[in-house]
Amino acid sequence: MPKKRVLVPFKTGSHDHDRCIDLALAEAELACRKQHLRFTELRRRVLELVWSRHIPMKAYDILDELHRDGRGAAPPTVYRALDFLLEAGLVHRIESLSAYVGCGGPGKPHIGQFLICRQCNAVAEIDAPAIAQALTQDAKRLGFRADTQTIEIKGLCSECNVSA
Amino acid sequence: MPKKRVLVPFKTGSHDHDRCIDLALAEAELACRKQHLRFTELRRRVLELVWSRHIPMKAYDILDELHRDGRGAAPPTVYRALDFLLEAGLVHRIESLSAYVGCGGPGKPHIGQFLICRQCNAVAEIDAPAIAQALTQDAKRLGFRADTQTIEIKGLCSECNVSA
DNA sequence: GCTCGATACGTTATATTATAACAAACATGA
DNA sequence: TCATGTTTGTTATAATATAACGTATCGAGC
Repeated sequence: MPKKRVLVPFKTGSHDHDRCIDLALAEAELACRKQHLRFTELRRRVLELVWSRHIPMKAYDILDELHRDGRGAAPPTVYRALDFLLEAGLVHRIESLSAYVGCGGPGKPHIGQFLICRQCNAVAEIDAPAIAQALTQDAKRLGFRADTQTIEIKGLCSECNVSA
Repeated sequence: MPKKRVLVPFKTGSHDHDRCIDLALAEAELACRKQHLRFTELRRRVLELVWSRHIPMKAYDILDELHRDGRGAAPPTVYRALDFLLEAGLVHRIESLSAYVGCGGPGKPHIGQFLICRQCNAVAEIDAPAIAQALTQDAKRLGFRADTQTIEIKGLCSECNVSA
């Protein structure tokens, strides 16, 4: 039986989200220290905003929040911070939404596999290495050397399924 | 052993691409007739442009080509045609590139699974139903009802692998 | 502590991708 | 042929992203 993990579950209901964010920030801090990356105030704040809900966050939404913070900021500020966080493996980009979510397993290398609810926009991140390997293997048979995978699944999460 | 098919192979080398296009257009014509959809001159031309190379085509590139045709056209013209072709299952959108490729198996329902070469930009479409099912199944275990999947793999195609 | 080089951030401008809204042209069946 | 819905044209603008260049800040080595 293949290993399978849920890196970030759906969390649309109430949960201690402050703790959720604190955890992510602490992990990020640690990960950056290990890799000698500079986890600046701005980057920290952007990551915090990305984690602010379990819903993909758009670059310009982040920009608005920074303005609300009273910080002058233009698009490059946000995109640079996001690029850093992506590079550092602290966030993932959801291609089909042009939006960003916190990574549930920073440190452990993995490809992002996402379940995205059409209705409430919540996103869960799963880790099914067997599937990633199968894809890489299929590609290899065609002489293709895979290096990154984008896997995004849209549908209805359990909560929305019930109420639909 | 799972079924596995290559719907559109890499075709960066020389092949009879005119025939390739003609085939796609003929299939499209047929598919539209069957579904009582109007395969207008514009839609036909846009599909032809999407198929013009085995490389994802951007909306604004298509727009430029239409202008080169001498046809006055604005963005909505292109996006509407692309929307129609997407709906009709004649093209796929590559989310990670904001670009469009011809669908290799119109008619037969399938999800698009793509191999995208970083170097030459060529795209191959494969069909690995076992993988699609495995993902749907994994999602189901979390109470998630999947309806569409986006699977895009970036790497190096065999030709670029050699020359790299 | 000071200097230098590299990294991060600010700022302005602009490129790229996509849609809203409404009018004109066209197709198709009653 | 008329009524109706669909397609296309047109103008304007929204949403997403990057280029280019200057200033500030950090941190290693002296």
